[in-house]
Amino acid sequence: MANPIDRSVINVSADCVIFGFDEDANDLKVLLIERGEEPFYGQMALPGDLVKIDEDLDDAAKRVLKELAGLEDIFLEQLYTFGKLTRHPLGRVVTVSYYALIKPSDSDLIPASFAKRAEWKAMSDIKELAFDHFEILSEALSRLRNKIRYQPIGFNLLPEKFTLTQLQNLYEVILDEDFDKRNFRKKILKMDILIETDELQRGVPHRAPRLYRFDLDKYEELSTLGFNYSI
Amino acid sequence: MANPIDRSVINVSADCVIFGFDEDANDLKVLLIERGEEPFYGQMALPGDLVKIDEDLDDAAKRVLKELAGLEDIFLEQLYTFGKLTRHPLGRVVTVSYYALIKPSDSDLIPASFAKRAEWKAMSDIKELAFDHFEILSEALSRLRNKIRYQPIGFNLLPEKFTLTQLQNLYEVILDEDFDKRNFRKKILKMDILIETDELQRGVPHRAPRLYRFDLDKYEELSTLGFNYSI
DNA sequence: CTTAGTTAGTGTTTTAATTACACGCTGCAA
DNA sequence: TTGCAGCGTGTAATTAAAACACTAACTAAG
Repeated sequence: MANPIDRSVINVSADCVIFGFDEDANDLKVLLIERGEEPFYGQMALPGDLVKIDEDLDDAAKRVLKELAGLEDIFLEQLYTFGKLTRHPLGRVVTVSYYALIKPSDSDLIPASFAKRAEWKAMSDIKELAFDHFEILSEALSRLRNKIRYQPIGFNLLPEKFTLTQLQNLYEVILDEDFDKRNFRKKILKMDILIETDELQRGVPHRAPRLYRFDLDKYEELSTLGFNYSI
Repeated sequence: MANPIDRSVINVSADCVIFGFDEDANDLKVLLIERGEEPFYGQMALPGDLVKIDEDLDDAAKRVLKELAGLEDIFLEQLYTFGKLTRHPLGRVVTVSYYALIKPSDSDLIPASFAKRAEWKAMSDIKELAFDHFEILSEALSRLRNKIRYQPIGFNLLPEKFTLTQLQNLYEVILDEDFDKRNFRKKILKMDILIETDELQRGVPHRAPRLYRFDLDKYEELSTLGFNYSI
């Protein structure tokens, strides 16, 4: 892929931090690409692309997600815009960064694209990235940690039906903090934004836990009445 | 001023929402300019300018503040990047928005510049602005309201020495919510981040209240120990 | 000099929210 | 049938938040 950066103007790109929660390994993962061109050939980087002149910023980010992982209609939010003069060796590139939260079940489908290959990496294993992408990633994690406490965005990282233990694990991994099981369940159930299904998780070698669903309509209704989500 | 927008590329600008607290009127104000050129000639707008190719984003925002109001070394934070295709009639302009908090005492000095004139407007009086600037302003207010509860940024809107009543008024105006005087004072003083000076406010026709200063060093020290500011 | 007016400054009680804490139950597998 | 692993549940203690009213200090007006 030829690099269409124009040295005479400010180029605008959209980079995406795509978070996924690995329930088996119980850790937070990020979808990275291995760069197939200079600069930083062979290094890991955040997926991203230049924004087209007739393309909305959000659409550019959505396009990156779709091309990389066939993902549509997922949680995607603008994060921050990075514009240091020296952040790209080939010219002036201002990048509008986004972060996305996806359910493992929806991904898996990662056709190659503008990258040599894509790979899920555990947050804790990432030490460096191309460009200033490590800084972007840090900022995204920071935003995620803050936001997950006050908005019910964590459900975007879980399958539609999940157990309360899965939910608690998610919070514990992201916030790097332990919660008391009884207090956690009491708190989340008292909010009245979870629907208790009549299904149990299958295939576990012990007592099967009950599955719940997040009730978005109920949450929005309560929000208008002044309810504030808080873990 | 000629408009240097290039229709063939994405232009990048920096727009600033400059907040100031008017203690006499007890309301929150924003520094706006009246546009001296098309489009939106004569309408009120946020101060802003195109980012130069060899200029950091933050520096562009600082330049706008300096040129408009002679302001330096003030609280300035990136807000959000707006990039709708149709947001500027003369071409594609992506704007990186910032918000600033200034002390009334530091401003006053508003030499004209890229605007016909600049004016402090009460938030409640602003109904529309040029471009999508009203949307940007709304986003800035929303950010300010959220952030002021959890970070001690409100002090940037007050003079160096202030009374507890001034501080409470500031919070009440911004959050549009009343606080109990005793509880408010108890809470803020218990945090131990205010220095009680031995000065009293002068020129008031009643009992003179005591002046306090915000202790930034103490706050940062407590922060590293896990303290979280919260009003 | 007295009085009226205005804001400053201060504690306690009640209520609600958070924390700490332990054991029997269920279902599978050996 | 027994062992194992994770599920699911309640109460008491502590801490934080909310509600609430009067006296003190100073100025200005008469």
